[in-house]
Amino acid sequence: MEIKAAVSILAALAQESRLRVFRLLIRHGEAGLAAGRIASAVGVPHNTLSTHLSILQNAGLVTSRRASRSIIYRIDFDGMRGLLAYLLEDCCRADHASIEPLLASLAPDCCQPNRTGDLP
Amino acid sequence: MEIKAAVSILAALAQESRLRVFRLLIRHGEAGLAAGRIASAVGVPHNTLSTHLSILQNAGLVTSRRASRSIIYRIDFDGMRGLLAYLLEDCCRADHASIEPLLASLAPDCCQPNRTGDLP
DNA sequence: TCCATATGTCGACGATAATCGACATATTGT
DNA sequence: ACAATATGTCGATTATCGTCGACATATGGA
Repeated sequence: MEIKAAVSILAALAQESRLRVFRLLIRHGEAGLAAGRIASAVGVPHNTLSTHLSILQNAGLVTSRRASRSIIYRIDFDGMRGLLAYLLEDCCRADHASIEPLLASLAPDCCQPNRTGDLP
Repeated sequence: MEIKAAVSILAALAQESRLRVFRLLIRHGEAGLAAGRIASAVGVPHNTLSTHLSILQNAGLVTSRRASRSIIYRIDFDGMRGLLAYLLEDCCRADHASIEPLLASLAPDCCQPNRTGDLP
């Protein structure tokens, strides 16, 4: 990963509403959540949230798909894995293999959607 | 960790010069590096770097100590661990124990200072 | 004490980001 | 076709951030 991509991901997460969205979507895993549901969950107007979602999407942290009138957003676990690998890259170079199990455990099926309508 | 603290850490890393400083200091481990050496390594004026270092320090990512005329900065691994734990918290709650080995491997002695005068 | 070195602080400027009203687009049902 | 729902885009305003010159503080040596 290039440093500019890492900065883009970190900047996307460095805002309270967007970090709430990110964590909310992690809890919902593969199922994802409609934009409107996200907006009411984090308490921001729909157009403001739309801007936030496009920033998260451009950073590679979420993906979207249309489902009827709604647009469903869900976490892009590859983006998450990429960021963690980048942050840990220099730290554990002595035994770089030690971070592999963690990154592998970040596979989509490691995350269990549990609650659906909770405020963060 | 509170969300505002996490945002503070992410914002500290969401800037190219500061991310370079962070990665540079990770490579230097416990030994750390003087502010002037960091400034020339990342190529920013000393007063600009001073601002960046204070932002990293306020976020809890680095610590400083004076050594004669120089001030030595080094990574605060606790801050790093805290951020990773926060980012992973919701993701792997199904088997939260799986991230413990990673966080433990982030102990200071896991990092080997190797090069000392390299540009990132 | 005086000077050189090393770093921090202040203030101002330009750049970037966050917010939200108003309008636009897309989908579904009647 | 029309209205309702769901989301995106545009533009303007305000706030925050990054940068750097100028000055201030701290340390060590002559």
